[in-house]
Amino acid sequence: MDVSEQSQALLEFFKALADANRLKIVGLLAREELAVEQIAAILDLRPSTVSNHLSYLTHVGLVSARPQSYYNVYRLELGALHEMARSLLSQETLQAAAEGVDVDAYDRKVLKNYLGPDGRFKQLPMQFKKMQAVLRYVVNVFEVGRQYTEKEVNELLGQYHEDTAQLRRELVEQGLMAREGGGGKYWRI
Amino acid sequence: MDVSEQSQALLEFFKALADANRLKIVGLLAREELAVEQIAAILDLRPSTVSNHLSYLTHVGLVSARPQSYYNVYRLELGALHEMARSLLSQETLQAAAEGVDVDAYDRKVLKNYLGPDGRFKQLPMQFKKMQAVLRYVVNVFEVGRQYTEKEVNELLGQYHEDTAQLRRELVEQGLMAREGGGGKYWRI
DNA sequence: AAACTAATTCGACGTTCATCGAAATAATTC
DNA sequence: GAATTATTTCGATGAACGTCGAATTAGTTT
Repeated sequence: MDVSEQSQALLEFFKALADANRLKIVGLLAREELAVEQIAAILDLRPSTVSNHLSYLTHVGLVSARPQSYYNVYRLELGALHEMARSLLSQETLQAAAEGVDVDAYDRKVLKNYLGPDGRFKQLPMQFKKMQAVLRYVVNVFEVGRQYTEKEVNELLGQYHEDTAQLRRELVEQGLMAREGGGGKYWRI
Repeated sequence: MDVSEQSQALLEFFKALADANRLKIVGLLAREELAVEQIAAILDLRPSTVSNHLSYLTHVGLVSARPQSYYNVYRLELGALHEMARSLLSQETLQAAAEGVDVDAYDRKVLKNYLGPDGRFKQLPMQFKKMQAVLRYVVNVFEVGRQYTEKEVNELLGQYHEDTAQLRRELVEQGLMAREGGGGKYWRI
């Protein structure tokens, strides 16, 4: 299944259970199979309303219908429910919900405010989260897998702001770059 | 927690995740902590909208806020999420959603149609599900833990309908009563 | 064949709710 | 202290959705 399809299925699953009466229907079907008419009587709803709810739940795959004589008997699909619950326990499922969104939108907004037309920062932001956006931007001047002397680092950072020392220090603090213990060698993570 | 409170909490949990943008927020927070402004930029929403969503998610216990400098950083409460997912795997949780509903409403509706003013059935229903309602009603003339001869069974069932043989046979078929292998002893389950 | 029962579909109504802008609150920076 | 930044609250608006009644379809009983 595609990632966008997966997040779409997750959303529709929650929407299917986000109504009081639909949730009651699922609870009733967890006890025994029931026909539309029976559910309507129990919940004091019109059959057409219950039919709509069951149609929704069927579309999501939570219930299924079995024709018996001239009416339909609905049953709960426990497998689909458990599979959904289990996928909620995995980290990737939730992150997939945020797939396709523009995660760099905030960084761009910050850079637009602080970056001058000459490509230099007028001043470095005070706020932690904004400074992070700046650092994620300037770290791109360094290639991965290559070592730099402190002098080289300062020269490259100098095109962005005069306070190269602060930039260098925070890059290391944020874990975007690393420094060899005693010597002056830097490299990008 | 009370049963009705539990089903209420379950419903609000689903409603909290039944919105596309709220689901995306949860997905984003599954990757890293974020402030309101950042989420608003990423999802292209106004900060007030995001604040409302986060207020909802906080109320349900899915996220929590940590004040930093003069803004709030929100983080996902993985524990609450996993606890909810795990409870979905248990049978009792869903049945609790249908607690407090009138499960006998359909049976009463059927009995009202078939039961005469003298307490006897004018005729026995053809439909399976309606016959079940009748059987669940007539089985109450028998005490649990006591044995009856076939003659006693027929006399007790006779007050409801003349066709005691059918009633007796279906009571056993539906598992509401049991019969000793060779002899003529019956008892209620 | 006619009457009956169950379920679904469709259109309409009313409520809920997501979204926004404006105002208010609070904390920080210059 | 004044201006800035981030967040929250509140009222309004528009869209989404649950509910119902009427009409339709399908299957059953007599």
